[in-house]
Amino acid sequence: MSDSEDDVVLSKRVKTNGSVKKESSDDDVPLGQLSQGSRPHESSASEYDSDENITKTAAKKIKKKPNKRKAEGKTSEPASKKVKKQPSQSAKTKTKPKKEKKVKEETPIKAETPGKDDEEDDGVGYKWWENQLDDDSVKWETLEHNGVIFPPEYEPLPSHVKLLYDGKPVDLPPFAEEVAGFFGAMLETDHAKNPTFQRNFFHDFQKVIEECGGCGVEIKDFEKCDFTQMFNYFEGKRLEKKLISAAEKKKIKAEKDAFEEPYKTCLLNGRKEQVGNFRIEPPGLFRGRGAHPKTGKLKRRVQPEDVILNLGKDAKVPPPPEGHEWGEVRHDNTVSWLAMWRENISNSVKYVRFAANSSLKGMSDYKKFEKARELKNHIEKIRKDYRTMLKSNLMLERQIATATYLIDVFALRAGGEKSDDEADTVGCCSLRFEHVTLTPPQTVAFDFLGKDSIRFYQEVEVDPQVFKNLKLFKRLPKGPGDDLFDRIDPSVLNKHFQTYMTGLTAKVFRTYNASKTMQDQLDLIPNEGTPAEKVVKYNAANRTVAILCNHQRSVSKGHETSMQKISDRLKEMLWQKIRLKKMMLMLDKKLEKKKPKFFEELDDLTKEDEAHIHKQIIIREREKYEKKFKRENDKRAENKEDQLPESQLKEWLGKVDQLEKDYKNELKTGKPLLPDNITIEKLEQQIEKLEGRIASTTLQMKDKEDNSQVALSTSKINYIDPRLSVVFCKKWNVPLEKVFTKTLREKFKWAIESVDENWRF
DNA sequence: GGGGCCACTTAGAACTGCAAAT
DNA sequence: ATTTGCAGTTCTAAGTGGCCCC
Repeated sequence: MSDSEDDVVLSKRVKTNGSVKKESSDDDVPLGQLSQGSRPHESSASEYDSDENITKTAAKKIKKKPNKRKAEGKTSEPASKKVKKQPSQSAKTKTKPKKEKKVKEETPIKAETPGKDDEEDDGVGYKWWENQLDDDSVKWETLEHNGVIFPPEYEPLPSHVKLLYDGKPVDLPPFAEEVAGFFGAMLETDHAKNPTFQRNFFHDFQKVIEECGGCGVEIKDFEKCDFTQMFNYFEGKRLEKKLISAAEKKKIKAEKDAFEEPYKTCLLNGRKEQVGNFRIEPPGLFRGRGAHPKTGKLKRRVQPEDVILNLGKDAKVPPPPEGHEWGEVRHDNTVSWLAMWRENISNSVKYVRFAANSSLKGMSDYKKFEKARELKNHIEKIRKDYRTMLKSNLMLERQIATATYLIDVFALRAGGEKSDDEADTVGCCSLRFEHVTLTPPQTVAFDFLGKDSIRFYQEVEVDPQVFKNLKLFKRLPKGPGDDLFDRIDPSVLNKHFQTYMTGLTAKVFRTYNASKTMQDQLDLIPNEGTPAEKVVKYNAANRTVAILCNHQRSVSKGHETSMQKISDRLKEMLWQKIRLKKMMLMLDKKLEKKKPKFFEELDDLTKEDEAHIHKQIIIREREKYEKKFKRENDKRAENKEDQLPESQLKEWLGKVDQLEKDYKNELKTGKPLLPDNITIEKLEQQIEKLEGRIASTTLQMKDKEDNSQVALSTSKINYIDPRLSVVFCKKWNVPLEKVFTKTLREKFKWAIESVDENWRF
């Protein structure tokens, strides 16, 4: 029955006729986009007639997407022109204070001579999590800091290092040379091979040359540019740097640290706090992720004049670099940034902010998890409701319900709209026709690029009603390029969520489900085995969460080889084991009859495998002795002692030759040489040991493979309530440092110190 | 009610330094 | 002692979501 009923609204729209069973227009109204006429309470959207509206939506997309694709070629004019909107500070200062009224006068600061010997004071005694933290519209009372570190001035390359154009060296003005150098340094990276990157770089490079008044030659063909001299020069520099003696390195580091010291911390309400990114980002080529239309563009040097500082009214303003002025000095205590500037790529804002271990970050982290925990009191109702709403007669509600389902079950992100000069990535609300493939009865294949252009690919079974709805959302006239969810966007969704719980938004679901999953997984871990074994299981739980959130990483370049290595090692162990078993049979033939199972694997390796293993061992042995010989002689040379005679090496290698012969023989006869004094018992012992090693190596290999594409850190840092890990460690007696690095322990200090072992998410 | 701006969290890549392997 | 692999850290891009303005 439901099928036709379900589809009512749309069928009405699409077919403009018949099949409509029910007049839904009334309820329909609110978001208004669809039904005809009669729209009591909503005026604005109401003029759309349903058909028209559909067409409109489609048209909108069609217009938009192709644009995106076209835009790639023709580019960026608008971007570079983007007018800098100077947010008049007066306006700003006006707007903010309005919410200030709530200022809590309690503010836990003691303000006791904080400036003095606060050296050690950095918050050690201050446990903000034991205080109330309801209102956070005001972030601080006093704020002092020392500004930011600018990257060093450009140092021109030595005169013999040049860009070659058409084979001939070019004298570039320093600025242009710097830009060429950015590319030169990246010559061997994937970026430099990306045509968009090249095009954008070259365009900006030409522009810079022009800005500098030219360089004698006209640089008009990227293909004729040869950056290898520059690349080699930087490579050389890198090597040089590596070769500096340890002592020298240490000294350099110490100097750097001393210089940076003042910038690393600031005073927040008189307490010392770490600053996160106190360095202004250096100029370079923009490394956009995925197919970013602007990748490769020049990210320009930030001047002090571009930088706005934010600090307390009474704080001393750090002096700007010699000969410069700050762009502005602000005293806005409703925000938590210390400095900001605007970057030239997308005209967006970059902030200098507190470090992750700061109280402000900690508090909002804590609130985030508390908010997610709150969701557990509502989730049942929410789920029940959206299951019902999946069948709503209102297209709007169906879309809301379906999107909520996807967000809840598959942990999709909200999916806000993106502009044409960003990579084409999507989340839930921005899913398009082509991202979802439906296979009856209820299989859905998702295939799209999400945040950071990470692919989301999953073939899953969904609720039958969800399947129907998706089918409905894909119905004609929609086609590739059209939004699946044409009635909703994250703000609609979030408004709906707020009706259940204040502060509930799409992203809370991700946090909730991640932490909930972690808890469920941890609950399954028995309290047995060594801490190391428990950590392995903890990591497996962590991995479940990472997979849920689709946190990926690119497989490291050494991965394949290193897997191969492990697998070779395993094979060799297997060979060893078989060999030992053969020896057992040589000692006692009857054993095979007694324990057939035990000897079943005797033929598991082919002759080729065995020969290969022999060869590897021989090679390894030879190398071992040669190295040993060399090392010994080097040592003797240093001590001015006599060298070992060549004959010594010969003797060693002779042993290997003998081994090689033995192996050859063994391969032929299938019988290894029996070591002296060997017994069945000894052999059994060795086999047992070997089996242990094989088991652990196999596990290790599996773990490694499973982990090669999954990033555990992102969920650990952002989604899994740290108190879960703390409780786990406490209860199961696992040292916390096995699961949290030092930085993480600092970041999660609030969790570590506030929780007892009965705590539940 | 939608666009733009702002402030903040979340994200994988790149880099670094250290420990295990050789 | 040197190399290598990797965990941990740093960097900065790319999201989310609130708020204001029209």
